[in-house]
Amino acid sequence: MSQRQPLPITANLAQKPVRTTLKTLANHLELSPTTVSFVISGSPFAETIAKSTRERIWAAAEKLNYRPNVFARYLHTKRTYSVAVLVPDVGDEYSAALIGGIESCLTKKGFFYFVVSHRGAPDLLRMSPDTLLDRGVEGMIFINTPLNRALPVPIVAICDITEGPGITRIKIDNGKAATLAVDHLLKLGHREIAVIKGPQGNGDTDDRWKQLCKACAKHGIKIHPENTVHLGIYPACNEKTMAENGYTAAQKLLARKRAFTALVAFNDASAIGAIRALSDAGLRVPDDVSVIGFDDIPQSSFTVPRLTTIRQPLSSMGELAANTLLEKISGNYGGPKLLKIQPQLVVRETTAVCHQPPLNLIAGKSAARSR
Amino acid sequence: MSQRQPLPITANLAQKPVRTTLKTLANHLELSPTTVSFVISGSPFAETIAKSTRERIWAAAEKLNYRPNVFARYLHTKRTYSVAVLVPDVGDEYSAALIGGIESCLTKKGFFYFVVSHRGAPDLLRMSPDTLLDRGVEGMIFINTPLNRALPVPIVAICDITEGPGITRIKIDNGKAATLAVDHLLKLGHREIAVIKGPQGNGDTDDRWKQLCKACAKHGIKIHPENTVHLGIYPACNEKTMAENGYTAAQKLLARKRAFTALVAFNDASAIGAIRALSDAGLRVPDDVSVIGFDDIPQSSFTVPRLTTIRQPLSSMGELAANTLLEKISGNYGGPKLLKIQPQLVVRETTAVCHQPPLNLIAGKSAARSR
DNA sequence: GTTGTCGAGAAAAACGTTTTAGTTGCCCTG
DNA sequence: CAGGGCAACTAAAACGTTTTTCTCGACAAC
Repeated sequence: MSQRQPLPITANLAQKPVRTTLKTLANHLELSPTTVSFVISGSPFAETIAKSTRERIWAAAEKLNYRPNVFARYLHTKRTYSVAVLVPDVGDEYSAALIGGIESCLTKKGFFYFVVSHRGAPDLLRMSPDTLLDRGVEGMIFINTPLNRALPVPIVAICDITEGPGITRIKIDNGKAATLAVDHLLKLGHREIAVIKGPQGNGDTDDRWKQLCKACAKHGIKIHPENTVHLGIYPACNEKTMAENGYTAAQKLLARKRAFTALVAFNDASAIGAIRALSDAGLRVPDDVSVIGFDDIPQSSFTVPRLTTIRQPLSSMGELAANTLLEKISGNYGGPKLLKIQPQLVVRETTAVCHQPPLNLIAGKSAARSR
Repeated sequence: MSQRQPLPITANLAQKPVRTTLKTLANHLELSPTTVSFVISGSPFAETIAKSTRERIWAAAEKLNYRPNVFARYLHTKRTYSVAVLVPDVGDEYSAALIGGIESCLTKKGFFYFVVSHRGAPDLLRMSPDTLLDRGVEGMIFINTPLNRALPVPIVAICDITEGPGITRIKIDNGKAATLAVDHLLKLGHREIAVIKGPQGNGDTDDRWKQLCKACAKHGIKIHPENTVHLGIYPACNEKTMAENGYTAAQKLLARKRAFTALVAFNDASAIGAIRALSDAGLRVPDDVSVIGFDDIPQSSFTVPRLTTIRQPLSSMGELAANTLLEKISGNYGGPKLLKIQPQLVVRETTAVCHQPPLNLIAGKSAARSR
């Protein structure tokens, strides 16, 4: 990396204004740096300084616009009041919503955060924790990001591909979520359910799929292998948007010509893509196929038709993650290793009563679909 | 802020592993810290150290896993290789897309970044630049964020509510964008055009509106005041999603009962909300009303019907912003003060030929709409 | 009148680097 | 054989704080 060049000749940027240092301030006050440091840093020794002197110091600090140098301070305190957030991609709405929640908590507590989007890149994944540690982060939040070693700072993970000692995990209760989705669909009369699984490598993919099967099995329903697709493999699938992946996934499903009357998508974005694919194939949602998503992203209540979905309270989950991390950092965390978040069924317009002929007639419908 | 407590009794976190320092490394090598520093930091003086010694040093650094303390180093170099990104809200897709582009550039160059979402809060807006400066950021990117003073670091602004000396601005060519939108609509035969203006306080709102009027005027068309609404006022409008704001904006428009056959929305998210409101009012898009958005967010190509929009290359704009900032930081920026980005018309399915009766008959239609 | 204590503050070391200004030994030159 | 020049390294100051240890005077106690 090149050394800093003299700055451009833009008048006001030509030379940096000198920051007031502790020494300057002390000289100006005719006090020792020690004394000034005591009061400015809020050290317990500040008590031993006369009240009048303390006031003089604060006044002068204000006047000279003194701002302590965070880096010099770090050398002693080892504190940075910053954390890191590791995420597959800042850009997608799932991560963005979580980060929003995280930030709102951190800001309240005076913490800053670095974001690293690894986009599945193995070297970033390997090196990021260390470079972040170099920058003094006091903890990390792993969103859907793998890890398999110990780190010298507290960690909170959203999803369970993050492994290492002492991790606190926050995840949606996929069992409950699956039950909610499946029961809703069954109650509407659906029996042939197709599933768009998440991308391979995503923390929720396997668990959610397993729970979906379990919820179906409870009612004697099986999801036919031909009626399942996945959204791709990390990191390749990251090059396309979720909606795009959902679109092609639904197309694959249709190409198989095996009938289904309901579709459970891995998340709302892929559900939106899938609905588009169904429409393009001449199928109506929900008349021909019911579709249910996961997440409840902001758009979901405004699509045409409005998306039925299993809501994850992403913003609250982010806040909880940040709060938990901060408690762990201060050593006050007494909660469990796993925090399960309860999802919620939001019925809107993409699911409806199944009007399809009973199972044995479905072959005909399936053929009709192939036009 | 409380002092760091002894960490919880989680076996592996109980005591932090000691990091190798320069002194330890030097002792181990039986060399002076100076020598080791020269070669590790890539100082020009490293040349004066025997090649064999240099290799010994690197080997030992590797073996002892030496990682220079960034904070100690800062005291001399004044460099942090970090910047700040200020944004109304990390969560919305516009900002998220820009940040994605910014990050991808920064990561390539080894820079880290802090994000601050101000959500329009005046005190955050006022104090953030200083706290960020305290943390040593070498530059800042203001996305749709106001400023009105000089800062001692280079600034790149996306949108023009950011003011101060020496700022480099990146913005979409709203003139071109407006022409693209208006010409497309006029060519389809639309004459009564409604507009959902951006939120008051957004950097593009006024410019885009003015350009829209201008583009219409060129063809002798006037946008009737009754056919305009805005998306709210910062920061209040931030409490709802853009889609939601778009929904209520469109409802207001309909309530006025003044006919329009085409609607230009401030962005895609509000367009999606508006389309929902039109549907709810029994109007078909595009048969009854054509709708055109701005941005081209990922969902736009998958909505039903697919959204016609004016694309802003958000990710590239983010990359450009980061690149420009980095050049300014290194003092190599020779480009202009304003970089205008060319938008692009993406015709999809929400715009169609105007089938409405000519102007003088429109009153009837308007009445029909009011059911 | 020595000792102790207390209030108010300061000197100096420490944190982990970079940087400036040397030092040391060796060879070469005249 | 004094001196200059060079290669290879080092001592010490500096960066801007915090923290530990110390000083100094006043006053009280015995």
